[in-house]
Amino acid sequence: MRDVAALAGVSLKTVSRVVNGVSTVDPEMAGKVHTAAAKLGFRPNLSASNLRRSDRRTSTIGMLVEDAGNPFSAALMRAVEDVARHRDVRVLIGSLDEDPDRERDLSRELIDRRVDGLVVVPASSDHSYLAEERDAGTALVFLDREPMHLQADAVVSDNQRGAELAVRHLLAQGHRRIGYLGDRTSISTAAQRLAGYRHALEVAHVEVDEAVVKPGLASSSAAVQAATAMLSLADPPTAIFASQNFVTIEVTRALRSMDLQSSVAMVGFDDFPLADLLSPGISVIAQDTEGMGRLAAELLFQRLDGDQQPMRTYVLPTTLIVRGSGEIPPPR
Amino acid sequence: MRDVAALAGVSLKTVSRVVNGVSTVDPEMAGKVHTAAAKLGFRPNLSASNLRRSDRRTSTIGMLVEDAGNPFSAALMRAVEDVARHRDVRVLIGSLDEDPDRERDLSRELIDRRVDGLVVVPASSDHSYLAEERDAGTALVFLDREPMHLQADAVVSDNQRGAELAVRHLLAQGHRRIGYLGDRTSISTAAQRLAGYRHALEVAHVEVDEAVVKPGLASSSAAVQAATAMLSLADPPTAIFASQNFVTIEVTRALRSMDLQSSVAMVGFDDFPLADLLSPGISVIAQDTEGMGRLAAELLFQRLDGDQQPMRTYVLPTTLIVRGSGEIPPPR
DNA sequence: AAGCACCGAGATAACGTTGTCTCGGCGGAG
DNA sequence: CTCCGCCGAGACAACGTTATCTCGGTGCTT
Repeated sequence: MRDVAALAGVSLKTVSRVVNGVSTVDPEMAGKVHTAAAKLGFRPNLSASNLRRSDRRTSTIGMLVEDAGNPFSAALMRAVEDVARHRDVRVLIGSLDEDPDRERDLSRELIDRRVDGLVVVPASSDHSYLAEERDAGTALVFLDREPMHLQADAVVSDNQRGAELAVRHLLAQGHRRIGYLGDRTSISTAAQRLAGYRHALEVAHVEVDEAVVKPGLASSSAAVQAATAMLSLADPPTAIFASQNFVTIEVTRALRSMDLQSSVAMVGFDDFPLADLLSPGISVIAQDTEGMGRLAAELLFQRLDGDQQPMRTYVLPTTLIVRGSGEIPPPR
Repeated sequence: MRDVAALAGVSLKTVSRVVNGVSTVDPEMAGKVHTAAAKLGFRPNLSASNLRRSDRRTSTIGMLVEDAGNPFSAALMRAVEDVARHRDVRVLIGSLDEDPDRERDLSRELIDRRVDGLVVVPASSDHSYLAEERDAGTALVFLDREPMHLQADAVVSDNQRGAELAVRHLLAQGHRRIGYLGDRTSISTAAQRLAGYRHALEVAHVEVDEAVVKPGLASSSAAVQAATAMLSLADPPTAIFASQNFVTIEVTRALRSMDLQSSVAMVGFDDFPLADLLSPGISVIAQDTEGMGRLAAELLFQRLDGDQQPMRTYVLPTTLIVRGSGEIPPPR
């Protein structure tokens, strides 16, 4: 910038003014500065600019997801990126892999890098450590899962009601023996979906047989194993509620390998691509993934714009998508 | 930092030393500094640090992909992120949506933010504008598609050979009338796959009927339309080579809606989740997505570590995965 | 015609950190 | 006992910008 100023024969500050498009600058000088900048290939240093600037904004937000490679996280990221793009804000990503320590380390680090805000799909169950950062001015929005021990904005799906919807749908087909397969209950969404499952059965006065309730599935292989085992019981369930994306897929796999895909009903939580192309099509409870990501980003920017409303959780509804697998009637 | 120094009763520079873990500092002083820092909730400002530091590294790389929300891009991102994580480097993402202008704007901006390097899945067909940035020290690796008018490292799949593999496989089943459906040929990978298709047919002395060659499909709806039209011809192809992830899926959709999924053969380029769960399973040419992302990131860091080898393109092999759809024989 | 208000450009300091140089003190060698 | 060398800590400047203040000039008013 010094060189540009020298070449254009103006002061440093004038170059700064031109670069920032300050309107009060003489067009002739601006022209000279521009040609000088072009000739020297000058590119402003945004970190230096940020350091000095009064608003202290980096035009960067952080986004922590479960796994940038999985479709659910990817869809959320894309939605957040799109909102950020309209404000010329970039997104730093981090995958947590459900590791609470990673969540803490990464959010700390991103804050040290002075991101303006953070969208977090949390992996830990205690976010009190973020209180001081939030008070220090970093905007914070939780996504998909609510914050614990911390007051902060959040955008989540109505997991419990969605699970109830799924189970009620299976009950309506006449099923009374409905199995549950899901992820670890340490993940709040999984816990809520299990609660919805239990509640729907309770309301219908159907007793829950713990033999067909399998939470705690942390991997695809665990899911397929659990599904196979459950379907091999002496009195297997006539319908299954799979509470998670990858669980649904693995149950589908298990059903096919036992050739039961057309005789045992299933509803999954969370839609996935190609669910409609399988036979039967997979009935699911769909979340508005894109809407969630977009809302979270919008909330974040509202806070950055100075919105002082009390923090709150936004709960987005889920919908049942009927495709076939959930409409298989019980035998006889 | 000033406050920490005051509270600990040491100089600014000593705090800096402690924060950076310089070993020559008296443990007692270090202790005082740590307690003072903890009491004040001190967090170093990484942008200021970066500004002053001599290596001028931000420990941030940029990654430009086609669409952060699509599984292929997401898988690449995750692979890059994993390599970066081991070096405590963060990843800034940007989706280009095949827009050359966006590629230029975003790479410029990321470079202005002083990313150490850039992994780019390019959208444009002229990267000469990056020459000065590359010469200025920003490491640069192209991914999935080679750079044009610019010498730079690249990691790509062997698209032409993969396409040949697919077509030869269909020829081996006895097919002679093989349709092609693919993305715009302005996308180099699509062009290479089309070239592979033509070449394989030529080698086999099978004449190409342009009526069943449909490049230029830019969207899912265009793909499904083109597929439906092709299958409705008076003499439809007995087999189809779909040169792109989303095209494969839409062709599958078209085949099913016409109930041809078991009579018309298909091989797709690029694997996708659940391809094995469809009936028939979808035979594909698989790329090593994760390996590509990992290699690109490793190359980038090698360059950042001072590797001065000549720039080169790494071509990764593709493999045929047999699942059923590609093994359907021609009628009669 | 003189003074005042306003506008545009430059000088200077500062943002939060680290590189470099200097200095003081301590221990060992002569 | 004195001197030298080394080691650890502080002073100071600098990184590349921008905020603030100042100043000079122009045009208008009285």
